[in-house]
Amino acid sequence: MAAQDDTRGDTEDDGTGVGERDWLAEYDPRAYTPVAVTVDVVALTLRAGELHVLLVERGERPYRGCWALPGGFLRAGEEDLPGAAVRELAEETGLQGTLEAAAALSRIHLEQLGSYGAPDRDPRMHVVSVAYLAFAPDLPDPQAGTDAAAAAWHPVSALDLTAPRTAGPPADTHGGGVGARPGIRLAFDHAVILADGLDRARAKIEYSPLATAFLQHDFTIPELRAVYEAVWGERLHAGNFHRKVLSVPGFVESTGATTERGGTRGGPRARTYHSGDARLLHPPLLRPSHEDDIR
Amino acid sequence: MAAQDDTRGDTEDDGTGVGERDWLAEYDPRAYTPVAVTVDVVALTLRAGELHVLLVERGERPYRGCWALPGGFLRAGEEDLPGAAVRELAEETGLQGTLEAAAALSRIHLEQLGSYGAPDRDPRMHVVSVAYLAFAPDLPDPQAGTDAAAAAWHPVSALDLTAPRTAGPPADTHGGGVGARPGIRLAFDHAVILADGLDRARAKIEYSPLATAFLQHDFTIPELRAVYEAVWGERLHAGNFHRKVLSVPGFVESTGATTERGGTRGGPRARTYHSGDARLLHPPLLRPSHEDDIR
DNA sequence: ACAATAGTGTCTTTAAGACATTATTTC
DNA sequence: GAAATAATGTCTTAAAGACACTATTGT
Repeated sequence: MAAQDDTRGDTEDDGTGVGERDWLAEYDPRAYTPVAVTVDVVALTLRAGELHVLLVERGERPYRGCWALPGGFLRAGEEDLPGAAVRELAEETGLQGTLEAAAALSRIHLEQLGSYGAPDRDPRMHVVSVAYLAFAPDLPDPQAGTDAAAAAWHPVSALDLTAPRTAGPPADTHGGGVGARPGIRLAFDHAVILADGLDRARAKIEYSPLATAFLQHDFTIPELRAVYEAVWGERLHAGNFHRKVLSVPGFVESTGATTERGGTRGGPRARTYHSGDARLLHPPLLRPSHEDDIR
Repeated sequence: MAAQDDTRGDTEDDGTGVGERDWLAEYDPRAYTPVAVTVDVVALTLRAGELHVLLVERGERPYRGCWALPGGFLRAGEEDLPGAAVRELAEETGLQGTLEAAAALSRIHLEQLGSYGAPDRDPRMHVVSVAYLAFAPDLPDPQAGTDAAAAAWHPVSALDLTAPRTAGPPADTHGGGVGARPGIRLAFDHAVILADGLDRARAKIEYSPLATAFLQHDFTIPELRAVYEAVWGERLHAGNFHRKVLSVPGFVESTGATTERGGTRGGPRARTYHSGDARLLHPPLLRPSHEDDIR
């Protein structure tokens, strides 16, 4: 009924007839089967024109040696959900303390992705994980000094995102190993979470200007196009893309300047822009349809 | 890092140097400050052409006498999140047991809305609530026999959705009461959750055929238009709407039949349709823009 | 008869996409 | 000079929205 209902984990409404008034005083949360709450982050960035995701290597069982999404316990009573997400992100990327770290973090877009709570998704106990999605500009390599065994940006193309769905941890499958697997397997149901995050990201940049969150403060239209091409995994028509971006009010604003040099393989210098004040793109930048995935 | 990280609620990485290996064996979940997990449901339906939401009246403090979203504890180890949502919905609507109840429940669309976890959103303890959004056809009035003090469908227009944001429960504000308030206030942060649910619903019916989930199996185009008008809160052009719906592949399929009678105020009998097999609408049914909410 | 409504036709405007073209830069 | 690329122009097609119109029903 409410954030916390009168109905408790055990069914006390069938006959016991307990007068529930003032049970607040005698309420002892430790008397019930506990559920743990964690916050995991799907942090995406662009490196060398390819989409990367931040992963950490597990040092403990289960899934020891497997790569997993950065995340951790919600600190009860101390922080809210987005607060926990930025904390985990800062810890795992090593972006802590320094001024430039704060500046880099401030440019990161963060939004809630969804929650995952199947009873057997973690073999130890029932864990509900609230997943967040982050769009980051190209960051330095994570400093592994803080927490996990190792943290690194991985190209999403190198990961196996076929959902194992068959919950429960397979024995100790080490990082690479066995046969000629299509890619790295992630721990727990993190492949599902990451796939959902990618879906969200692909849809999000259609209607929002958040593709610019992958870039530095000033950028060119071709750089912006590279973001769309990397996230959507498709080549886009340069001319049409250029005109379309400029036609959306508030998407980008010209700086009046151009880049210092042309492209590495020739071509004129591009004008630079920065993100405008639009929160939604009207009209949106729709993905190429392909007429296949209609349903 | 994972569904459950090596980092625990307390910070043990600063100096203690505890070897974390095999702490699984000695792991005692009850040793940490607990977080409760509840599942709340924003259940929407159409009654007499107006959008309604299912609410229950709280019988206990805090917010005793206030209306709240139906919901309750996640049963640890027993159910997943959508399972808890349908259970709460069935309990609170009284749609339990009977065959027709199961049939009615099967027609309900359910999707995850988001999670809410501010530390002070419930004064008793830190509660993370996973909210679900449900689209239901017109259901009978809830049977209050089961759980809460009372459950009823409320027109959303009768509710005060101005987010109090100032978390924490105001003293015992009874149901209506004090001055000439714009509408009923909801318990906890449920006004925020409901507002998010309405936003999601308004956006969802643009791109998905889920507006049909508000109707019986067979429906007419004008009935479908009434759904859009109620959810969007706007009158739509009957002629254009009709043609647009029929032009979207897989949205609706003709039954070949018509209604028995014309409209209550005259007009020809309408043809009947049922939902098609499209999962996404191409092209979508976009809301009227109004050029105001561009950003 | 009259009012209301289902359903269709037509026209204008907007935008998407294919394609062509010019100018500028690197190698 | 050759190749690549930024940026702009033009044309075709699809779709949204405004409006008009016919046909059918209830009061």
